[in-house]
Amino acid sequence: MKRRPSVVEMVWSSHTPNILNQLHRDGERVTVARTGLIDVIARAKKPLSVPDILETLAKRGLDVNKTTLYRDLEFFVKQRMVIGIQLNERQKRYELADRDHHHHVVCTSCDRVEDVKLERELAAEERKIELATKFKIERHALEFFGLCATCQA
Amino acid sequence: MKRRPSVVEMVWSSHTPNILNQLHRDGERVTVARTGLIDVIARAKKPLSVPDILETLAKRGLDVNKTTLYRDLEFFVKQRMVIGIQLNERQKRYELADRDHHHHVVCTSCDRVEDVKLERELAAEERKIELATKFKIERHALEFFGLCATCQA
DNA sequence: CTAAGTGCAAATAATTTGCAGGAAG
DNA sequence: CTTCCTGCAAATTATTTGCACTTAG
Repeated sequence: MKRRPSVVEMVWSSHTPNILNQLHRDGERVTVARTGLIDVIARAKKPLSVPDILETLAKRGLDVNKTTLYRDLEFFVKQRMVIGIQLNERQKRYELADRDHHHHVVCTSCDRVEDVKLERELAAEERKIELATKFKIERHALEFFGLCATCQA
Repeated sequence: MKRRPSVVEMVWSSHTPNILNQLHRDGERVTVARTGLIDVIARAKKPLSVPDILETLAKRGLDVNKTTLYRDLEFFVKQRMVIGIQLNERQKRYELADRDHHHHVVCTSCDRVEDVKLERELAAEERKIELATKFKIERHALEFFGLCATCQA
């Protein structure tokens, strides 16, 4: 990484400081790469791929190496601050864990992604499935696939 | 491909002949690779990866090239006879489309996969999401992640 | 200081592509 | 026969690893 904006020059998304404080409290290191990564994900309106994140960081003058990015993503997933999801693509996407629980609609033609919420959540079903399968369920992923308004034309 | 069992020597899963007939009716070619592929997927109790399928075919004396397998899988997905799913792994898995609609529980430790059914399905929610997002929804995928009975120990 | 984080180059793994020969209808 | 399918080898793409250098605390 070359010269880049110092921490005080930056303007954070509302989630960013919380997470950084949390990290500090846990005795984990707060590095520039981690800070930038969290902020990029926190500002995103949809789950981002690794190239997405690298590109956004680069636009801000932060040249983070992709290896570092993969390692920091893994780190944050382990801290349960970031969630990795798979949307029928080759690559994973990442989003903040620290948000309202939600699901995704994915356009099978143009790959557009939007968040959605269920009126009725799946907690009750989850309980029943635990009984039926003896699994201890930690989370679920629900995606709806179809054509977005634009691609229906 | 070397010498292999002829079509009449084989014993099919119950789904297999239907699909082959359908193919024939649609004017699509019924080849040995496609036949074997459909039968392997039809007999499987869980979604299979490409290596899974190749290995099973090989055990039956059918040496299908992986390129051919990828192409035939793509073909069947396009025909809507096979569904490709992503379960937080690097690779895709495939299962027959022609089955009762169901979801999956996935063990985050050993990768075991089991089918599950919801007591109340998501059709109504799907309708609401179509209204809210203007997407035309074709399908959904729901996976529950956690620890299987064995891995909880 | 010193353990933990980072960059770079090279390794893996899953999937895709180009082309020449082979089989289904 | 002729169009579509298949195999092989080589290319791509996403992700991981080894190792020497740097930095946060």
